[in-house]
Amino acid sequence: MTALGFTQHDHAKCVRSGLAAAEAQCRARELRLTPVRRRALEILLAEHRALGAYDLLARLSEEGLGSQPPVAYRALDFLVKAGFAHKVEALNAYLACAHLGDDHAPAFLICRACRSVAETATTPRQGRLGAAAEEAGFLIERTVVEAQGLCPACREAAA
Amino acid sequence: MTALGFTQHDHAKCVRSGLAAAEAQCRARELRLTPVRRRALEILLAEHRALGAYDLLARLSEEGLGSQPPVAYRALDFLVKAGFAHKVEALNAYLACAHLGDDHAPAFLICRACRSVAETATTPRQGRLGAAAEEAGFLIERTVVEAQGLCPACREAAA
DNA sequence: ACCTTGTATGTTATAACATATCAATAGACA
DNA sequence: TGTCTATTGATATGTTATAACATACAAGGT
Repeated sequence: MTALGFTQHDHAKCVRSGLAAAEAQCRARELRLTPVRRRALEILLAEHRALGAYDLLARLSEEGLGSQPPVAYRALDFLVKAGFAHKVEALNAYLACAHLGDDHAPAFLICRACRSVAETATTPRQGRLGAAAEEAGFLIERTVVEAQGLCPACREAAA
Repeated sequence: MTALGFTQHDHAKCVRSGLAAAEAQCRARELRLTPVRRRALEILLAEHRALGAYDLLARLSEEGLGSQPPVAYRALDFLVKAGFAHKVEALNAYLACAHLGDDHAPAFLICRACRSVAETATTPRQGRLGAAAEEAGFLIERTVVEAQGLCPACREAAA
């Protein structure tokens, strides 16, 4: 058990179902979940924290799955493009998608103390950002919405 | 005239008033707008685009104001902490604040074609992100809100 | 079997972004 | 003046990301 959205849960299931969903998607969309990509996704799914590309690379290389930066970056590119992982811009790090399957605009709650990250969804075209874009005549293609602060556990610990 | 919020405006005034506001703030808050910091702000104010730290450094060093990375990063740290500039996380680049003076949570509209960036404001504690944080018991300290897409001019050019 | 094509990997090098550390200097002020 | 602190200068290094080129390998046509 570790934190997901900062709550306790059956984490092994989390990994299993994430992988299963990715496999189903790949079959449906004719994408190839090669060994490196599959293992990279597993590694990301194993934590509700964002991993840097070089952290991922270190783990992959322990298992003989490539040792040079492009190996990690290509796997991450694939996962991000396929929607199986997200990049957390404020950390320059990567996170397995928690809502694998649905098309969504992700948003993140990033704890500065324990570094855990929870994923939630936004509706960027509504709200103030959407209004500002509308007014300016700006066409939104992608949004980055990230909040940094303290998760419930660390908040309590700090008090 | 260049784009601000993607609209035409008197840009020289933009730089002048930005600098004047920063000077006033520094007097009021006992901050030191040293030559490097002042010039860095001028350089950022001169564009409605985000500049990388090394772009800034190149311009500073042309003028004999330091040639090593720490010079640029220190100046940027100061400007960001003072609220005179913002970091655009999705670009790892920096932008002069367009609302110098008021305390605000910035949001950015980033054109992927011409690379211009418009600043607007959000109310992060309201809206869906705020609601999600509330529900999770997460304490928001800082937000990153950035939209990537096409500005009005590039949108038209693409059509 | 042979080739072609497309996708994925391997490998080397380097670009781009950021910080640690420590010595030197400038300003504020008793 | 001396002392304290903030700032600057300089060197080195750490971290994140991509360019460029070569190779492997599977699928399909001849």
